[in-house]
Amino acid sequence: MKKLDRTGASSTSPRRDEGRRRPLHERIAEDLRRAIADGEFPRGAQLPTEAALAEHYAAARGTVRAALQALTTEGLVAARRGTPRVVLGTSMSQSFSQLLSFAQWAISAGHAPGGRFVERTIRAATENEAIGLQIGVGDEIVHTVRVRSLDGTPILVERSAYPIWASEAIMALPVDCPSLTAALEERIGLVLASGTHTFDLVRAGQLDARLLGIDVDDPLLRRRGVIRMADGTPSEYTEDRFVEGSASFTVHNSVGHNPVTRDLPSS
Amino acid sequence: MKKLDRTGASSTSPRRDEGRRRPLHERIAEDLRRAIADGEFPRGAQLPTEAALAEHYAAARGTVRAALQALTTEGLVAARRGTPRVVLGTSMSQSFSQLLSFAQWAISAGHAPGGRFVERTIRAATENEAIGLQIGVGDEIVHTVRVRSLDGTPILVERSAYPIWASEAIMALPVDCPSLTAALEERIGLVLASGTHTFDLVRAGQLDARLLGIDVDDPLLRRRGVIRMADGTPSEYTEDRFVEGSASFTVHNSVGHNPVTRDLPSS
DNA sequence: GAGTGGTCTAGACCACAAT
DNA sequence: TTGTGGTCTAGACCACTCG
Repeated sequence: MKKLDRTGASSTSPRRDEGRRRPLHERIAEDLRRAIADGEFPRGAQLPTEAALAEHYAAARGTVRAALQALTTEGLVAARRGTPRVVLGTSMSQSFSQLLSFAQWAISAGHAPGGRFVERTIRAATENEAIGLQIGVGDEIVHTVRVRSLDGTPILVERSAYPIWASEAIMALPVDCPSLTAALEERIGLVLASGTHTFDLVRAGQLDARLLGIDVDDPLLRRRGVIRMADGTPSEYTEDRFVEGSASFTVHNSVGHNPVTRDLPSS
Repeated sequence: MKKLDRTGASSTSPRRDEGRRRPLHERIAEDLRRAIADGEFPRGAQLPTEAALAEHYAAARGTVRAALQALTTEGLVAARRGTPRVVLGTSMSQSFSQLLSFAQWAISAGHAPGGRFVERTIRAATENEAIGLQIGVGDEIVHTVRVRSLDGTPILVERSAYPIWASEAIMALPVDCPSLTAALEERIGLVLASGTHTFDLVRAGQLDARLLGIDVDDPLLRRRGVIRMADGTPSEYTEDRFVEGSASFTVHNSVGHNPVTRDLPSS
C-alpha cells in the first residue's frame, strides 16, 4: 500500500474551474483506481480495510466508505461483511464524458475522430423527439444529421434533436466539427451531467446506406438516448447507428446498484 | 407527501431470509420509488428536501442521503446544490435479479418464459470462457446451449459456461427449465451479486438459424457477460443472441456514476 | 439571508467471516 | 473472539441557489 499518497491536486496553476480542491472522498477513490490499474491490487486481491484507509488518509470512516462505494458501483470491487473488499477487475469504466462524447472517446482510444454535418434544419419535433426533450409535439427543434468517422473511415450516422435555444450556436458551427460536445461547452457553457441510453438493432435505411457505403438491408447497432444538464433539463436527443463490427458497449451492475433495464422493443 | 409511510416490512410470516427487517435507507428509497411511480412526484417535480425526509422518517440526514443516492444512481432523480432534488423519470430500473434472469424479467413483464436445453456437455474451456470464469484455458467447464422463448415464440439462443463445481446440479435439471437461476439458487444456494454485460451485433450461425427459424446471415443482438457471486467469484459466462426486434436494453449514467464503457470490437 | 445539497467527523451498535 | 463491513446517529461547515 506504499503508493497511496494524499498529495493529489498539485495546485500549480488553478486554471478555470480546475484548480478547485476536490473532495477528499474523490481523491481517495482516484488513488485506489490508479493503484488497481497499476497492478498494485491485482484481480482477486484484498483491498485495505476501511479502518486502514481511514487512518492512512486521516479521514473519517464515512469518507472512506464514500470512496469505496464509488468503486463498487463501477464494478471494480466487491464487498462482503466480515472480510476486506475484493478486486473484481483492473480497469473498467472510462470517464463519464467519454461515453457522452464520441470525440473524447475516440481520442482516449488513440484514434482520430471526424464529424461532418449532412443536414442542419429547424423543424417541428417528432413524437420521439418531443418526449425525449420534454417539450410538446410540434415545438421547434434543431435537427442535425452527421456522419462520424474514426481515422477517416465512416462508422456511424448520428441524428440529433436539440432544443431551440441551442439553434444559434449549432448553426454557427463549421461543417466539419469533430466534437459538438466540446464546441457547445465552449460557446454557450453547455455542461452535460447525465444520460439514458437504449441499445437495439435496426436495418440501414437509404440515407444510412448511402452515407456509410453499405447495403440498404445491412444491420446497424443503434444507440438512442437523452443527454441532460445538471438540473435534469434535456439538452439533446440522439440516435446513433453503428456499422456492424465498429463498436460494442459494456455495462456493470450489482445487487445494490442497477443501471440497466431490459425492454420489449419500442418504435 | 401524504403517502410516505414508514410502515413497510409487515413481518406477518418471516419465511426464509425474507422476514429479516430491511435497512431503513432501503425502505425510504423504496417508498420514494413507489411515490414517483405512482405519479405523486411527476417528471420535473421537486422531491422533499433531505431535512423534510429526515424528520418524516425520524432518521438522521445521512440515512436519508443514502436512500436518495440510490435513486440518483438509478437515474430517477437529479441533484443540485441549493435546490431540492428534481425527478427525471417516473420508472426506470427494474430489480437487479430481473436483468440477470431472463425468466424473472419475462414474468415481471407479464409474459411466459420458456427454456429448453439443446446441449449439456462437459468440455475444456475456450479462451473467452476461461477469461470470463477466471480459470485456465482447457480447465473443465459445463457448457450448455438453450433456446429461450417468450409466450411460446423462440427469441434467443443462450450459450453458457459454468464452473465444474456446478456440473452435478446442472446435469440434474430437466430438459425444459424456464429459470436456471432460480433452480440453482434453490438446489445449491447459488446467489448472484454482480454482472458485466457487453452488447454488440453478430450474424446468426447455422445453429442459431436452425434453432430460431431464421436465415444464416440474419443479424442478432448479442449480450455477452459474466455473472458473479458476492465474493466476486464468477459463476457463469453467458452469450445471448436475440432475434431482431425482440429486445432492447437501457442504461443510465451520470457525472458521479458511470457504469458504461464504449469499446472497439473484440473477438 | 435563508435554505438547499455536498462534505466530513466521531462516535455507536450490529451481522457476519475468519480464527 | 476478533475484526470486518453495514447501518445509523448527531452534529458541523461549506458552496450554492433563490427570493
